[in-house]
Amino acid sequence: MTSQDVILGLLMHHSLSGYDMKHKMETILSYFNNASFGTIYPTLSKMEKEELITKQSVIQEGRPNKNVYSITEKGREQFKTYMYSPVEDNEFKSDAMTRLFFGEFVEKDVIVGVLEEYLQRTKGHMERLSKLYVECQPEMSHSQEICIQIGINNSESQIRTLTQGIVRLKNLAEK
Amino acid sequence: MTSQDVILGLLMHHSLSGYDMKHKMETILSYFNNASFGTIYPTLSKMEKEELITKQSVIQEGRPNKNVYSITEKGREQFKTYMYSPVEDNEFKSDAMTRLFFGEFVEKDVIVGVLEEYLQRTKGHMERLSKLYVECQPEMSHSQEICIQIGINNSESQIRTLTQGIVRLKNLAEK
DNA sequence: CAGATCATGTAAGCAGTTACATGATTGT
DNA sequence: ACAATCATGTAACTGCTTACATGATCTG
Repeated sequence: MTSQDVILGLLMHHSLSGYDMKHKMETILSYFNNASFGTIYPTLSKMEKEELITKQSVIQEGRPNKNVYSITEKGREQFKTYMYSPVEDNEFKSDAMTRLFFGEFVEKDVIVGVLEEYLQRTKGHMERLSKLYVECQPEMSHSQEICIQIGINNSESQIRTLTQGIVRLKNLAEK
Repeated sequence: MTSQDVILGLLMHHSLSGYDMKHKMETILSYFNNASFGTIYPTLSKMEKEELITKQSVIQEGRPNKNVYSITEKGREQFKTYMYSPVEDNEFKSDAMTRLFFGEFVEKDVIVGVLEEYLQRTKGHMERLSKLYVECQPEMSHSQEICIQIGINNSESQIRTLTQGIVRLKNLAEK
């Protein structure tokens, strides 16, 4: 799964500009995906050359012009190919968990702080997802709804698990 | 957090070869971290040049020789610097979730299959973690124990959440 | 006899980030 | 006056993966 597959999926419904795509990725897709402008724009150019998408320049008043991209028939085929290909493993990388793992080499309070920050971030994350769910539910597909529900449930249990972990850590005898 | 920080952490207790490090990363660290030989060996050479670690060649009988690395005082300082630096955000990338998100464009059964595979992988993952917890508990530090407990709890709730999600998806009226 | 485990290393390539460059408009 | 939003793009860099190269010993 590359950024290209995600861009194709995003274009299956509506035509979008690179800027719009970034916005979508930062909101609804952010919990299992991400891409910067430095990835999006070059990928878009490449995809246009490969005729997976077409560009239309839209002149706007009071705002910069934008390039709106639409998916071609070839692009739709490519997207289907992706959707039927073998599923890749999840990738998870956590600095906070790494520090907890090596926690014995620093003061306990440092690690408690790391986990508390992680907990706060997860809470913020969950709030954003819940808000999004309420706001966007009418225009979401069923599978998108389930996708966000899974995200919310996972965040909730993450919060519980982390809270427990922090309590356990605090209860340890001072090193 | 780079592979270098993880390698330093791994060397805080014992001296290890590159091969040993890979093994550790594949077992206990695998749930929030990973590195291939193609990363480990060049990083080790670089770190030796920077005097963060030292190399001793160990001649073995019936086995290839190995290079065992030990952390230096400078390496320990570097590791402390990492442990007190700002915590980076988690990175999570999920092909399965991406496909669920775009599920409306293929038959429901395809997505059910994707989620069922994801569920099976999570189950396998949890079993490996539980087994590891039982096997390694005596030699684990308290924070390592908490780290694995968090991992097991998260996997458990992932399994519940995914199972629910699959039921929800199956119950949807045929598209 | 095949496949796993032990063991190290290099080279090519890729996907992605960060920082830079530019600039108008709108809201506080 | 300042920050945010809208909008696109490039260049340098980095961290990492995959594949290749080599080869002994152990296990079924």
